[in-house]
Amino acid sequence: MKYGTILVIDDNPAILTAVKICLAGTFERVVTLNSPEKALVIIAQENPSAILLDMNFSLGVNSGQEGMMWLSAIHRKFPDIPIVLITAYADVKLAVRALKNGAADFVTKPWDNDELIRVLKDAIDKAGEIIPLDQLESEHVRKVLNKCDGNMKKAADLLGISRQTLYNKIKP
Amino acid sequence: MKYGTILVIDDNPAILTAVKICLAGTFERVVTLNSPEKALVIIAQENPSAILLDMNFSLGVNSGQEGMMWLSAIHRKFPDIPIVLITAYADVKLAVRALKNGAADFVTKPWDNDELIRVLKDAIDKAGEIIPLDQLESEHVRKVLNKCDGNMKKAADLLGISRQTLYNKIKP
DNA sequence: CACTTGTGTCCAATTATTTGACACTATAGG
DNA sequence: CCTATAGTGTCAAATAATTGGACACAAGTG
Repeated sequence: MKYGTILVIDDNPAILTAVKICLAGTFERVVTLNSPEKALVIIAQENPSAILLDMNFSLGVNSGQEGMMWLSAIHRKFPDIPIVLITAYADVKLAVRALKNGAADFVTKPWDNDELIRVLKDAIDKAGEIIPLDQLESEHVRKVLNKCDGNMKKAADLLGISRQTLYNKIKP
Repeated sequence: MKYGTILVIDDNPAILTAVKICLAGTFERVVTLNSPEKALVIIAQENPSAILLDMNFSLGVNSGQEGMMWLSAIHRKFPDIPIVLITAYADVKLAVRALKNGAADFVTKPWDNDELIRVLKDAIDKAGEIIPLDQLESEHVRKVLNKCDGNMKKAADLLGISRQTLYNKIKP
């Protein structure tokens, strides 16, 4: 039970119930919402480890636009909470756009319970990984240096440090 | 013509020709390969700004496994070059897996020429963005501090710096 | 050739970081 | 209630890193 709270947002009560049962064994607490309107408030209150978000809320509109909007809004306000999208009207373009907008994963209805649990666990585990500051730094330095084809001056400039400091960061 | 070289890998010669024509106006140089076997060598030689990679090479196998394998291999060796996947047998699971494996984007055949160009330009622009070191640092610090619920000692520990240094990094 | 740009390398002055310490506040367990 | 335990905020002195400037030198360009 190390996975804390999860927030599930879907306008179909039957699905909320089903998901709740499915996830009850993995999460300490399963909070459900039948509309994303109050999502931002609830998230601030509950501080969930992850969010499972349906993509369609307006009846008859299956474009996923609304889910995408909420994804962006939630992700902007809580960039550290992984958001997994779920939809019955899956299409490749939508999935790609969702992932590029910050979604941690994308699941299609009907879902497989084990897969859903695995996906959510994965998302949380990944979001929880913490990199030491110096490792982050040296990786970034190497990347920028690569992009500058080894031009130390330009790389140092882009990194916002002096050329000599860049030397130091590479030597060891 | 600021987009340099692009490498296109597809086993269908007709598609290579079509893509070449489509991209000739945007890229200084369009290099084509009809098999991914030599991709790693060619990439090292050409240092392309981006790679457009087909997902299916074995005749009759449309699972995309082979493309996924090559995506991983190329991405591991050249993590700074954006790889855009293209496939005729699109499915959501495959697209999601590809993006999570490091693909910059995912396009389906038949493609729209303008969209393909836009996607490639986007991928290159995004890969070219360079973040100053101190900005990267402060973002990461904030994120870790968040995850530790404000526990300075633990955050400093995870970041690999002293508690006092963490104070300094937050103050300004 | 002159001119520009970048490279290594050094130095002294300035900043950051670390280590250790201190008094203080919570909080759980006996 | 008392006492470990863990964290906070702050300070100071020693140490390490960063800066800005300088220099001679290499490569590329008009």
